[in-house]
Amino acid sequence: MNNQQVAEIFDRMGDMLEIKGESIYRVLAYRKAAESIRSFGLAIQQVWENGQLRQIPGVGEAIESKIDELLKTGKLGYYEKLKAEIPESLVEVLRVGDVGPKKALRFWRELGITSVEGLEAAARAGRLRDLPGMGTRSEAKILENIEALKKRQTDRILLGIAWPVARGLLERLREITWVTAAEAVGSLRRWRETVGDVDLLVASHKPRDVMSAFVRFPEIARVLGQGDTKGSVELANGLRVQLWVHPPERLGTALQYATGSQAHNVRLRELAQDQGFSLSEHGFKRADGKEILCSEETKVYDTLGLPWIPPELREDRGEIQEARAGRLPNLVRLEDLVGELHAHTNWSDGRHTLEDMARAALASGLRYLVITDHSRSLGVANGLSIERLREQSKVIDEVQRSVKGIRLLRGAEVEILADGRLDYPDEVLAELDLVCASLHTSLRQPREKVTARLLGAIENPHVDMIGHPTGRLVGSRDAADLDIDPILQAAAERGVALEVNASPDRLDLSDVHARRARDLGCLIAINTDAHRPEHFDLRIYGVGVARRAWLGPDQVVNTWPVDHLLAWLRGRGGGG
DNA sequence: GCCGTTTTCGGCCCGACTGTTTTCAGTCG
Repeated sequence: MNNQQVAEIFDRMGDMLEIKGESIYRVLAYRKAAESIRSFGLAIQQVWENGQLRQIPGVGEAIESKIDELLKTGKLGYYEKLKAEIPESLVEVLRVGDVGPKKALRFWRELGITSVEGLEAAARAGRLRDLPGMGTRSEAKILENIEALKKRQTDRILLGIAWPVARGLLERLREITWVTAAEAVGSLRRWRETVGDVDLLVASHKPRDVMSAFVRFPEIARVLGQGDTKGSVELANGLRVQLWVHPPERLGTALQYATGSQAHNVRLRELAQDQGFSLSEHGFKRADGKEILCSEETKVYDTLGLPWIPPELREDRGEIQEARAGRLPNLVRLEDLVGELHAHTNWSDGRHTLEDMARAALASGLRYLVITDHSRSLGVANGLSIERLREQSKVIDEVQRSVKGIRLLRGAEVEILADGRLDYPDEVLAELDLVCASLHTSLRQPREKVTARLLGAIENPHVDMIGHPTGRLVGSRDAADLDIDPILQAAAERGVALEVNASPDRLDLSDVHARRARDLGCLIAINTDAHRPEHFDLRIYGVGVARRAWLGPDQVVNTWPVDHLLAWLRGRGGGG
C-alpha cells in the first residue's frame, strides 16, 4: 500500500467521522495525518518497516496503530466498523457544493439518500425542500451543484491550465478603474501541481463596484456567491474562480490569508495569539480592539517576528520553524536558469528544426541547450539510429556556426529498455556531451524490476541525468511502482542529476520527491523536455516544483555557467 | 486524535456568505 492509498483511507474515515458528528478536532486529526502521509518524502511501507511512523507529523499513538494494522493485514477493523455505521458512498455526497456533513447525515437519516444519484432524484422530486433549514432555493442550488460536479471531470485541474486562465482574468481585473492591484493567490501562488479553483485577490476601495464588474465578465457562466469582499463564480468550462477584494492598506494580510495554505495560516494565527493578537485577513487585532494594518505581506511576517516566507514553502512542512531559526533556504529562481538539458527536434518527435529550437532557446534567455532526441528503439517517436545520431552531431556543429550566443551540446534521451540495458552501446554514449536516460515503456513492471532498471542506468558511468524519473502524468497516469529512496540515494552517490520535468502534465520529480532528493544532496536539472519552441516558456512550472522542494540554485545544474556544467560532465566521463 | 522552552490535560484560527431565519446554522476556504 502506498502513501496515497493510506492517506485516502484516513481522509474517508475523517469524512465519515464528521458525518457521524464526532468532535471536529478528531476529524481534523485524521485529515492532518492523511495530508502528512501524502506529502511525506519516504514510502510509508519503509517508514513502517523501520518503526518510524511516529516521525510523521500528526501521527500519534492511535493513528500509528491503525497504520500498523493496515499495512500488516491489508485491512483496518476500525474502518470496517465505520463502514457498518455509515454508508461509505455517503462521503461522495460531500463533493456536492453546499452539502456538508450535517446535511449529508440528514439526507441519509430522513430520506434514505446514500449517493449523489439518490440525492439528485430526491431533489428533482422536491423532497429536500421540506427538511428543516432547507427550502426551494437550497434545493435548486443543490441540483445546480450536482450538474457542475458531473461536468467537472476531476476535482483538481492542472496548474498549466489554470495559470493562463488566471493571467487572462487578472489582466482584465487590472483594467477596472477602481482596482489598484490584482494578484493570483491560493494554490496557484504556491505553485501546487494542481489547483481546485482559481483564487484571485484585488486591492480596491470600491469592492461592490469591482465585484459587480467581475461577475459580468463574459466567460462567467454562473455566480455562486457575491458579497462585499468575496465572490465566487463558475466559468463555462466548469472551472471555479474566487475573488477577494480588500482595501490597499489591508492588502498584506489579505494576500497572506488568501495564499494559504490553510495549515500554514493556522500556524501563523497560533503565533499571533501567543503574542496577544488575533490575526485575520483584515489585520492584526489586540484584545482592546486596536488594529495593526499591513499593506505589505512582509509586514505580516515581520509583526510575528519572522522573515517573509516564500509562498511555495507555505505548506506547514517545517517552514515556520526554519524561518524562526533564520534558516530559510535561498530558493532557485526562473532567472537563475541559464541552460536547457532536455529538448527534442524534428530529428525525432519534435516539430521544429534544430536551428529553430536553438534560436527559440536563445530568445527565451538561455545560454546553452543540449539536444536530446529519442534513441533508436522508440519507434513511435522516430528514435535515432546510431548513424543518424552521428549525422545529427555534424548538423549541431553547423548550426552552432550560424547561431551565436548559445552553446549547443550533443546529447540523447536514451531509452532504458525493458530488460534494463540502455538503447545505445557505451562507446556511442561516450561520444555525447550529455546522456539523459529515461523510461518510456514497460512502466508497469513489478517494483523490483523497474527499480533495478533505473538503478542500472544510474550506475552506468556514461549516464549524466535521469529524465522524468517516475514516469507519472499528473492526474492521468500513476508513477511507475518504484522504490524511490534507493534511487535517490544512488543518484546522490554517483552524482547523476535527476530531472524535474517542467511540463505541466509531468512535473516529475514531484515536489515531495524533489524535496527528499534535495535533502539527500542529489543534483537536480529543471528541464522543459521541449518539443516545440514555445515549450521553453514552461520552465517556470519546473521552477515552481523546485522551489516547493526547497531547492536552491547551487544544487540545480542548469543554473551553472556552461564551463562549470562542462567540467561536471567531463568529470563524469562524457565526451565534452 | 494530537501535542507541549508556559502544558502529559486542555487546548486546538478566523471570517464571509447564503438561506432560512427573526438571531443563526451550515458550508467554505
